[in-house]
Amino acid sequence: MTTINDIAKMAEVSRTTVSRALNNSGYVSEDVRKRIMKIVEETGYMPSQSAKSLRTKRSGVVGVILPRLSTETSSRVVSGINDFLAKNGYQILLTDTELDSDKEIDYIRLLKSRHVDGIILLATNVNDRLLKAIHDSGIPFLSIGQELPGITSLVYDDYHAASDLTNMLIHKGHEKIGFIGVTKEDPAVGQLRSKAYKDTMEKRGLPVKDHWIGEGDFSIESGYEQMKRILKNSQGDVPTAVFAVTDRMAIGAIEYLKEQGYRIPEDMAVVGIGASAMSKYLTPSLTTVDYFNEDVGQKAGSLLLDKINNKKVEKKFELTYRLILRDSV
Amino acid sequence: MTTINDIAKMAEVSRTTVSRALNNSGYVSEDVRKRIMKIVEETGYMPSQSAKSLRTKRSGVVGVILPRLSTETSSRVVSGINDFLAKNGYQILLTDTELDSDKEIDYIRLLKSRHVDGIILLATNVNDRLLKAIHDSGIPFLSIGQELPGITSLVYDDYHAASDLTNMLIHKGHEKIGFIGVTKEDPAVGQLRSKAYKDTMEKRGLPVKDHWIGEGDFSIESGYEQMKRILKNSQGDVPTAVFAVTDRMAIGAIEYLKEQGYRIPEDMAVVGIGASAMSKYLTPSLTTVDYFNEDVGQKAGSLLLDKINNKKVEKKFELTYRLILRDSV
DNA sequence: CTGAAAGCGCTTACAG
DNA sequence: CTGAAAGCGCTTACAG
Repeated sequence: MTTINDIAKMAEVSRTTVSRALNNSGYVSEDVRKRIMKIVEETGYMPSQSAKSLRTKRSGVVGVILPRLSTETSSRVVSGINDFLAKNGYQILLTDTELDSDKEIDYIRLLKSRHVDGIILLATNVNDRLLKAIHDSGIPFLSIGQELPGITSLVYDDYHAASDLTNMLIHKGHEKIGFIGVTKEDPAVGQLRSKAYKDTMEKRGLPVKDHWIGEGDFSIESGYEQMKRILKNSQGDVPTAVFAVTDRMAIGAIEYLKEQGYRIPEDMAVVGIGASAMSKYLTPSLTTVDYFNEDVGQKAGSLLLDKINNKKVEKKFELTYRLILRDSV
Repeated sequence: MTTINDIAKMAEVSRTTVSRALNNSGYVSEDVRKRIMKIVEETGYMPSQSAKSLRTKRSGVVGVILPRLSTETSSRVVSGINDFLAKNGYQILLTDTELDSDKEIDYIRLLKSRHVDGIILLATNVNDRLLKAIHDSGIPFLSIGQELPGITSLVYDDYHAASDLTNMLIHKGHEKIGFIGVTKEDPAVGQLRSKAYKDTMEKRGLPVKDHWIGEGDFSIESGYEQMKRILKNSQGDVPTAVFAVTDRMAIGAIEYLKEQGYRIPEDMAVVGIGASAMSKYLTPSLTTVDYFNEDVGQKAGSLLLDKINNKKVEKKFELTYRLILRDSV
């Protein structure tokens, strides 16, 4: 492999000068600069990033920790992050916890040993060990999806999105509204969306029955199962609408309803959250909330760079969303 | 940051010994090893990968070059790759060409400067500059999706998958079969699948009319547009089935057909390829081909490690597929 | 079984 | 405007 020494020899200068020419740091005469650049060009020389990073403590790499890569939300967000970062000369080192939240901490340490300049975490939970690991790492850090105390967080407006959705159903005349949520361990999806649903029902003077409520695990199958459970448990008091906190679970619910001969939305209205690519092409098309995940990724990339470059960055960013009204209600 | 020198001092040994203990290389007395490990444990010391990589020319990082991250195929394959690699102590450095094939070459060089131990390319095209760049890099390399001459390639059996699909439609009694393909610049998707369709039709003595054929660009919208074009151009000679070479284009085609009041499959059968997660939940559910992309990713990871470790690896791997018969035919 | 020393490929004060 | 030298944090012959 050709190194800076080879270039220096060929250009008949010191490697100090080559380094300066390459990085536009300090003076280099136009003459010499050209000579160097020509040789760099010809040889296809690329400086060793390991050496550079060992010396400068910067790697040009940003770590991303995901709960699951092959999920639409993740891949959109990562795509947005990468989009912004690649334009600024950064690459992404990818890391997937496969929903094992202990791994988040392992990965923070691992990413640190790889000298990443910053870390973006698609957060699913919050606990003290995680917070401590983040602080101990001393690495510029960004959380997406959960508000982590003391850490710059991009948070979806889960509360208002969910209450808007509930209100919309009520406006449409629904009084018995079922709900398929997820574990409370997920503060954003499990708690906020559920709280918004309950608060809104209460505010409108509508009852919330236990047998209208199910808890899934984000999967399509769990949406199916929970819908089945709700129907079975609420004989004679069946809801006329159901709010699933993710599109995937909504799709599972619809699947079961169709099997049982329910017409949607006539017999049962269904809504989700996430605006998955397919939501538009389902029959009926799914009413949902778009969180603009690509944009969120871009913004995360941009904010992380600001942090890396020591710019002041606020602690909390509330993201926007958009209700997409379609045929499932 | 704590370094190997700190550990050495604390354990009252040389850093040589610490290194040996950490890497299980050479002799270290049980006594000393324990002392070292305890301190490593306490301090949370992680060796600097930059230093290590500078010294050993290995980074424990594998580069992945994608045409587009936020696509189901990509994210599944990457998920499979990462799954295998993470288990073996490797991380993925992600790179997205955004369908600009020139960037493939740039990224190969960039990944090289980052000392990746190997590269996996989700290939979309093949040209001499690319092949040269791969060879010049001297890095263990793997192609997925296209057969690159001289380079280890995992290839889908596009020809047989497409001819199976065509045959299946013919079996069902269809004689006029439309086709929505993509550019010939993509040898696998653009050429093989199209050739299989035409060969099969011919073999069965069925005509292939130009106005039954459209060329999309992988997007749902292009499926919609091409279906519209085919219908318009084949007045009085409308096909009874249409074969879209990807699920997304099939979905677009279905969308247009539904708008026009076509019943599927009664008035028009539709098939795709890809087994996207949603294909099962469309109405009607989509007949398609599953390429087992997660498994492909795992296999790619495994083969790349073999190459990195200088094991003999064959040049070409033909992947399996599975026809999924559903309600759209 | 252990350590001193060299060296991987860079950058950056420092000196001129 | 340019260069010699030190040093980033590791590993690995080599010697004992």
